[in-house]
Amino acid sequence: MPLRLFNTSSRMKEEIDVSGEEVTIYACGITPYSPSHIGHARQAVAFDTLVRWLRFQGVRVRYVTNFTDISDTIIDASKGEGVDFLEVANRHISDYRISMKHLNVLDADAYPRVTESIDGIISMIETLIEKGNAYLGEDGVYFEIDTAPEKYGRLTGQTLEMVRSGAGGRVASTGAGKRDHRDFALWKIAKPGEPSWDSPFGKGRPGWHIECSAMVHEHFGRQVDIHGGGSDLMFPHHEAEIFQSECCFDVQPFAKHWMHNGMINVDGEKMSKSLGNFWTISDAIDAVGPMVLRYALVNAPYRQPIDFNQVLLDDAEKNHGRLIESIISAGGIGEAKRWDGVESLVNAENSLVRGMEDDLNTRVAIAEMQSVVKILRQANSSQDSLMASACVGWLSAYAGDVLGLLPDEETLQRMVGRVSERRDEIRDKVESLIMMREDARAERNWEEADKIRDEISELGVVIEDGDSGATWRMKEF
RNA sequence: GCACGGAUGGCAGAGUAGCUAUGCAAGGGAUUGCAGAUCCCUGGACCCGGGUGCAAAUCCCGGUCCGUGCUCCA
Repeated sequence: MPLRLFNTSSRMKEEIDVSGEEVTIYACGITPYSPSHIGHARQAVAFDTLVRWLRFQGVRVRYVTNFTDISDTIIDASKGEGVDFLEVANRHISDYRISMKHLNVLDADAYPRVTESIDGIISMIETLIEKGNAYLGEDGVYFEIDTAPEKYGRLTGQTLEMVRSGAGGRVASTGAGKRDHRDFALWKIAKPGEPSWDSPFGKGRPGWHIECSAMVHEHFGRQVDIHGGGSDLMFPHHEAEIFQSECCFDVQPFAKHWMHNGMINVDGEKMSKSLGNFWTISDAIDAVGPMVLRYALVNAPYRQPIDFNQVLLDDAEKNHGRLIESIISAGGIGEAKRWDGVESLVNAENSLVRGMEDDLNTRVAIAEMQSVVKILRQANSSQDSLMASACVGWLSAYAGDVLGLLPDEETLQRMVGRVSERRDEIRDKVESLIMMREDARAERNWEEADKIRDEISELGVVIEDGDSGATWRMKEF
């Protein structure tokens, strides 16, 4: 069964056509003017989930995401710091890439940058001017909305008239070079001291929207299968792209499928710098670690808004901890086996696949994963190593390959090694302490027993009083 | 104001007509002390008002509330 994905354009779930040679995916990436925030992480994880799922199903995918490495915000930041704008951009791009690695976001096949795509941008603008869709104003080149009014509202359902009236009257009057306030900039003439590139329309820099049209074209040609980004980009950014690409290359639709991920709120409010409730990716990783952050992000389906708060993180931490702990107790991924014929695991698999095929419902996937973790813990405690290794195999595939929630195998094995090494080191000591504690308990000397328990706890060991005496395991891994 | 999306148990969050979602929290039990950990069990929900159906959280109509967007700004 192929993937059915919600298409913003039709507002329906539609099957992704995987019959071609490969599926092409383009996601609008970040503008690197400040440290990346968890909203960026969510966008990246959402598209990573899409890419992972298709590849897991054996579909060839080519995935491209960009960096908008020139913008007013970057120029402002560079002025503030007194450094070159590229230094600002490069620093944040590099931080972003490191964070993505920690979050198990697979590398894209290409990371085009605006500053490296100027030729393609200029040539598109030239074509749009030749075709009469764009005009040169006094401070830049603008796309003229009235040349393609039928393209209005493809994603947001707004009509030309609605936007003409303009945001309930909040929009200021038409800017300097524009004929109509709904027209948007393709090229901005540089002010003195601003970074600029030569062009037939004067020295300047690209407008915000044209870059993505140009980069999609450079990597995928006239059409892309799936295009998207955060839902805040639907208007005006993605609608502007539709105007530019479809008019420039005489193609329709420019993107066969539009995918948009939901936003993140913090404690019920919109996340913003002015409210002081801003979480950078680094903040979140420092607080709970990258895998727990990813867990929190895939715990909700990608289109749902997420309310980011302490409860969410605690929940994610607890559940993700159980996942890792159960795998380590079973000896790590090295012990993995197939699970064919194990009915409970096959059922969990079927349900997960059905969920993922239905618009990447990672919430259902997590629920099934949790049920397998439960089975694994039971298998661990009853020493059923066959069942345990089947569960580990299942988790390696679905929690690992599909959801990206497991550290790489080497790291995991190192954890297993560290735990078992430490366990061997303190085994004799712990077991003699446990015996002493049992003696104390038999004499009902609770004070002594509790003292010994504290001592054991200090070694990083958890005691579990069970019906066949006390067992113990390592607390940390 | 307009557009799009949403409203499910204490919380997060699935489910689109009849069948346990899942996890956390809560309650009960087991583990012959307490705490913890572990295991077993349980209760509890479908924003409001109408309508269609044998049957509605699920479909239709109306309302309320919330989120996002509404231009040169992710």
